[in-house]
Amino acid sequence: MCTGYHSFHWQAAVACPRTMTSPTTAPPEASRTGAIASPGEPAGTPTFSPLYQQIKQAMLHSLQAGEWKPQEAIPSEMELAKRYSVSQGTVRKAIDELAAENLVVRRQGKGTFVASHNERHVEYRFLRLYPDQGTLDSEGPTQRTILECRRLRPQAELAQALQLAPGESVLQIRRILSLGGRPTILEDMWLPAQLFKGLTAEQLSSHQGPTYGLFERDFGVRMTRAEERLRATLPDPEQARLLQVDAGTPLLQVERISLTYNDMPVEVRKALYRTDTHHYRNTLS
Amino acid sequence: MCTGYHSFHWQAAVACPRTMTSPTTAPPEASRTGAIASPGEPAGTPTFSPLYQQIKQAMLHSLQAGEWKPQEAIPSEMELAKRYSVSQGTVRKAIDELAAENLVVRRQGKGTFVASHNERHVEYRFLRLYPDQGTLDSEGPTQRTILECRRLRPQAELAQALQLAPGESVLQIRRILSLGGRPTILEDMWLPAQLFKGLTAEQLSSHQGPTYGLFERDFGVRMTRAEERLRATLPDPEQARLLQVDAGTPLLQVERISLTYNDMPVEVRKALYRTDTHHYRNTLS
DNA sequence: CAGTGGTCTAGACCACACT
DNA sequence: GTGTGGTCTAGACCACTGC
Repeated sequence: MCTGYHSFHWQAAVACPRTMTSPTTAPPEASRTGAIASPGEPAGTPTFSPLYQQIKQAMLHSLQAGEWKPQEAIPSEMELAKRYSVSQGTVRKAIDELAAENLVVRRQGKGTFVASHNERHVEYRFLRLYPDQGTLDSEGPTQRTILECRRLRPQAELAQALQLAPGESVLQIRRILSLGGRPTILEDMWLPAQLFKGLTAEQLSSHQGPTYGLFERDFGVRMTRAEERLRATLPDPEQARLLQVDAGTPLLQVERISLTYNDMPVEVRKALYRTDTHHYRNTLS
Repeated sequence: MCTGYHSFHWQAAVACPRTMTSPTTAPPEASRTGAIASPGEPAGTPTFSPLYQQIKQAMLHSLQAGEWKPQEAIPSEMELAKRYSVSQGTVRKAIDELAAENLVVRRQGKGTFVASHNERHVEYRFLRLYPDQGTLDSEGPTQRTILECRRLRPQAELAQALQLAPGESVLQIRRILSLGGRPTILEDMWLPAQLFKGLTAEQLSSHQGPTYGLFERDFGVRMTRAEERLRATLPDPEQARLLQVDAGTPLLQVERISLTYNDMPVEVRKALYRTDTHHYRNTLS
């Protein structure tokens, strides 16, 4: 029996191609044979993974391909179990991991939904700056001022960070965020122009809510993770002017690379935070 | 039968007291980001939680009480299942959560072990400072210089942060960490004197490995989590002298509160990081 | 009411580590 | 070989949601 348990580890992906998402999409991974134990294995030692990991990969593919869209419900556990010909428990374990990575959200009695930046309670998931007193909400809405939005050729370092093909151009956006009526964040963002065709300063200005929500809704690019590097620094004259601080005011410099599904980099950000009224919060565990 | 499944949710904690370790501590658990919320221990309204959560709490208690010590193996899943009169799967789910919180570590074929700061691969789990070039290891051993170690009465703010009883005193330790031969971190630590009786500058100086490893081994205090607040700042003259930087050099100020089991605060730290050769790294997800 | 995710159990077999 | 955690299945019942 194809769906039997016995060969799940060694043969399942081969002997039991499953239905997977659709004929249009290639099998997600590990569609190779060969034993991890076999000593003579040449290059390309295939990755044998547990069934639930394979299911997870298949689901990641559906998310990435846009088959399931942000804020929508994905098929129920039962349906997925049927689709992939595994037990509900195996699907559950795959979903557990996706939920742990904040890619989907479970809601008891309702279903499992694709996570989105356009949701109240995660609106500031990627912003770690908090006011020293009160809460972000109590400061009133964040005010955004777009200073610049243009297309240009990236420097080599930037092109590498974004893993661009030679010749690809980027969009650079410079803006100021005002919290509590005071200019607090000055940031430059660089985006692959191909992915964000047609993005305008106007669009950025008029948009309400998190910028990543706009990217997700209008360009189908969903940020799933980001890496930040922090430093203390001093502003140059222009930065000081824009943030309305003295040239001697130390600022927090935050460099960020944002990633989408499969850890593909899709944004580089370099920001200056004023930390005289706010602080950057982090949890270690 | 006490172990029956049927009433697990509504009655288990009451009708099925199990052995549990003791009812002394109301399970604060990983409470939702929500507010202070009612502690649910008004004698008439016990907190009903899933069985595996109760098992988890019982295990937390064993960890906290020192029944299972760092780096030691805890009883096998089967043994725990017998002890608590539940199925192995339920124990597994409890352990899964403890492992996700880095409180225990599973090792296939060997057992499940109490996490420890005295292990190579997690040696710098709470230090997010990385050299701009190379790795921490390539910089050679971290050099520690203890500048101060004394007992004093805490200021009100500090006493509150550490949740000290009136009159309790604290130990203050000031030290410099040198990375790559250059003084890079200047930090003050405050510890409840009662918990760290007998801690000496000598002991801190001679200790090899992470400080939290010393606390864990010699004082039975294991840090499980920490909250940090970051700012850019300028050093005062003494700080500048100690770090061998100009008075105008911006530094990263890192305030930390470290917590042990049950989120009890046991350390306050205030540090200055040089970020001209290093940076603070963080992952958002 | 039916459907969803949440919890619990029981039993099977696999991969790994020690002895 | 024995014991450990790791994976998978099957089936049960509970709790929440919305019709």
